[in-house]
Amino acid sequence: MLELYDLEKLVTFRNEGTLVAASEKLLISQPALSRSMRKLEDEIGVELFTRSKNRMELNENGILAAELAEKLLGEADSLVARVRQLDRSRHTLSVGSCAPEPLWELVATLGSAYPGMTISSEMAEPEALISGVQDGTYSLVILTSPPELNGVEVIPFGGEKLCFLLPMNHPLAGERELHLADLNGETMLLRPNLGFWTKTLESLPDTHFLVQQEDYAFGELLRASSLPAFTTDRVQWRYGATEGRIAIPITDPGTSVDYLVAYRSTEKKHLTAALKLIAAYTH
Amino acid sequence: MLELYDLEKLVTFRNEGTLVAASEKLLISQPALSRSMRKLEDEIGVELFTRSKNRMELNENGILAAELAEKLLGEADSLVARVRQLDRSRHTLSVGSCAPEPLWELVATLGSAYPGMTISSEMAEPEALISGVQDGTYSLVILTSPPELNGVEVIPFGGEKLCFLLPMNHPLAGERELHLADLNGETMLLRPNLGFWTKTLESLPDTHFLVQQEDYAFGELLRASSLPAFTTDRVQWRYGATEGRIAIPITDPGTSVDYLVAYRSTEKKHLTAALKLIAAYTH
DNA sequence: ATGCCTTACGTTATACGTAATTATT
DNA sequence: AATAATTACGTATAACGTAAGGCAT
Repeated sequence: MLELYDLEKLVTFRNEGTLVAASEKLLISQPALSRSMRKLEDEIGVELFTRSKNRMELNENGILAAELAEKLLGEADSLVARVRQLDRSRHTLSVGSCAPEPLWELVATLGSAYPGMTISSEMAEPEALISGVQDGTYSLVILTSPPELNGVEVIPFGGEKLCFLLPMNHPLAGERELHLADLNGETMLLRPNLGFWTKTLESLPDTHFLVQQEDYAFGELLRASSLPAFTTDRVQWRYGATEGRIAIPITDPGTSVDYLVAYRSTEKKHLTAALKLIAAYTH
Repeated sequence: MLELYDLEKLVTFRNEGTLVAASEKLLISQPALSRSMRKLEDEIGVELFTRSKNRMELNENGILAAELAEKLLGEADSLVARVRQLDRSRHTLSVGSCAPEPLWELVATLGSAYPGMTISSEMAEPEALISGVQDGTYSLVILTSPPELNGVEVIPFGGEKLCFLLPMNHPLAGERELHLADLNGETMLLRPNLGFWTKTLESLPDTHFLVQQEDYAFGELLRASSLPAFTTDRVQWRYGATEGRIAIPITDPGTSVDYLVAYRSTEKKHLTAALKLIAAYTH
């Protein structure tokens, strides 16, 4: 039977020009290569070389055969690559979110629901999330409003309320509720990757934001400085109260959201374990 | 390395459903097949099957792999087929002609000039011959007038003159020359595949033609009957005079032609041996 | 009880390497 | 002399078959 290895030898011979050179590339002896080439001719049933006593060259048949062989070898490689890629995608759950905290929770949930699966997660704009869940880029996306797409279902994933995170000695630290405008003009610490919250904060025109590029730096500054910052009820609930600081809810419209997890109906079956945990979370 | 044989085993397993059935098709033992499939998984680096204790099935990876494998095997077959086809065409000289006699001569000439070559010959209409020599369908074509094509050259290949082939006792058997009209109204024997001569004979409206589908039948009737027939000076010259008959030249316009052999200039080199013999023929 | 897959082990076949040979540059 | 391919022969690896075992329907 025709074998890919023999075809590779043929292509190598074409590229190197002599059996000696090709055999060195292939890490075999040149008698072995000589025999393989005869075997290949026998297999195809056609002469592929013109042989003189100390010279071997491809004839027209051989030139065509080597060319087609190279293509076939490429296709064999692509076969392997495609199957590997499918396998990886089968072991990967891709999730997207419009906000960081529910994404962390979802990733943690999925990690326990599907041990052995790779969870690929990212933050993105709502439009990208909606088209992504539809075209299969994401298996699950977290949104703040239902996408209303055919074949896409949603389940609730709790809410989140924006809070100021003030040092105890801040003048407003004693309030029970605040408005965004109450801290207008101050310099505030910002965690990176706030998702859609970024847009909410754009309504504070006179406020300076010290945006930290790393979570670690943000945490350090939170401890070391007395700059006001943001948090959410959900973060406080999940990770506990921040030492030396108090979280005060903000009452402006748009600072409270309800999250939804959306997924394609066709994938519902594969996602049952995750959906069960998400449903349990909201109860 | 990935091997086509292993891919074929995979496809066979998919088609048969069990290792036992597939191994029987492949004429190997099922332990051997079992090992090959493990080897294949190892090669691709991905699980291809779901295995229970006494059942083995393709998983999604395996389904994709089998599908791509089938395609690859088809392409491997086509590689072999294409190389074989090229080899055949390299050993085949294709010739076309507008008339039978010069074609017989050309085939005989080529057969001796290129021993080991397959001579593929056929009669065709002049238009088909001209386009055929241009597009490579034919290496050589026999025409009665130059095609005037770029990249196509011609050399003369002698002439041919139409004759009546009359039995000795025919009333006109003593004439030195005749016109087509002289035998109008009679029933005549016709050899099959006369090429362009057929058109010449269409100018005899009142004549019945007994067209023989086999050369043998024509020859028998020529001996056994006294029906007039056609021949040419070239046939008479080449195969000798017909026993019991006399060939009388026809003088009408269009009953004498000069032949040309046309070929692509790019193939001149490959055809030198043949062209030399053709040139020698006309001298 | 039958069908199907796996493991274990001994065997064979095929591809390989080394060494010697021939021919060409 | 150096380079390149082939032939001859012994070797080794890898695929194979047989036999036995386990698990399911």
